Amino acid sequence: MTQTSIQSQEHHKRPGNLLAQDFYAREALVVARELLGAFICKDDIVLRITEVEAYRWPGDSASHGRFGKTARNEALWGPAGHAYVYICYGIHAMLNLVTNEEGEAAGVLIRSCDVVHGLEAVLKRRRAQSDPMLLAGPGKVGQALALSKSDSHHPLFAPGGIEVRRGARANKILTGPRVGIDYSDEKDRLAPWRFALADARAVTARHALK
DNA sequence: CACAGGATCGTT
DNA sequence: ACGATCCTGTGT
Repeated sequence: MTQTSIQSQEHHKRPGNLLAQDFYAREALVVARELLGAFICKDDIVLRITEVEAYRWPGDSASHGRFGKTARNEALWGPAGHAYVYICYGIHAMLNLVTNEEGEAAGVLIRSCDVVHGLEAVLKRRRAQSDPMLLAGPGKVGQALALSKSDSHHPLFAPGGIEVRRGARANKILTGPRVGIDYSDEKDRLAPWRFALADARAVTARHALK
């Protein structure tokens, strides 16, 4: 076997273990906090989750579930532990991890990540220089992973494709209101449902967190 | 079938 | 502060 073929078969060890489906089958607020520090893996790319938001229907006028089940948001109503990817402003692919029980439209939006592995591929897709804020923002995370809405329904607890793996427990967590939901009721606009790792660089609108 | 607007981002 | 860019959900 040649040197190049050996290298091409070499896979880096992926961190942690796959998070099981029942990890996701709990309240979005609980799952959101515990997802901080976890790893998202796809192909050769490994990202560490640094910022998330919880959305939950019923009871949350900011949630995509607010209009009921539609073709677009169907995955959000399905069983926990699957992906819900939607296109925002016609451009950005936003990754959510479905939580709660089937029949509730709840999930966690992945807002920011650090790149743990596969920086070259991420830089190419982002067309950017290396930067601690490289993946600060949900559209950037979607771009790094080359997501599209056809990734909706993908099981994140099963090996292959996009996987989510357990990370270190969060040291300190910052909390604050969610971003970009001016259309929602005041109670939901102000609800502290955004979470970030206090010691992470890649976090959006940090001033609004504490 | 028209229309308003969006869980954003990069530039000005 | 604004335009990109397109699809969704709503109203007629």
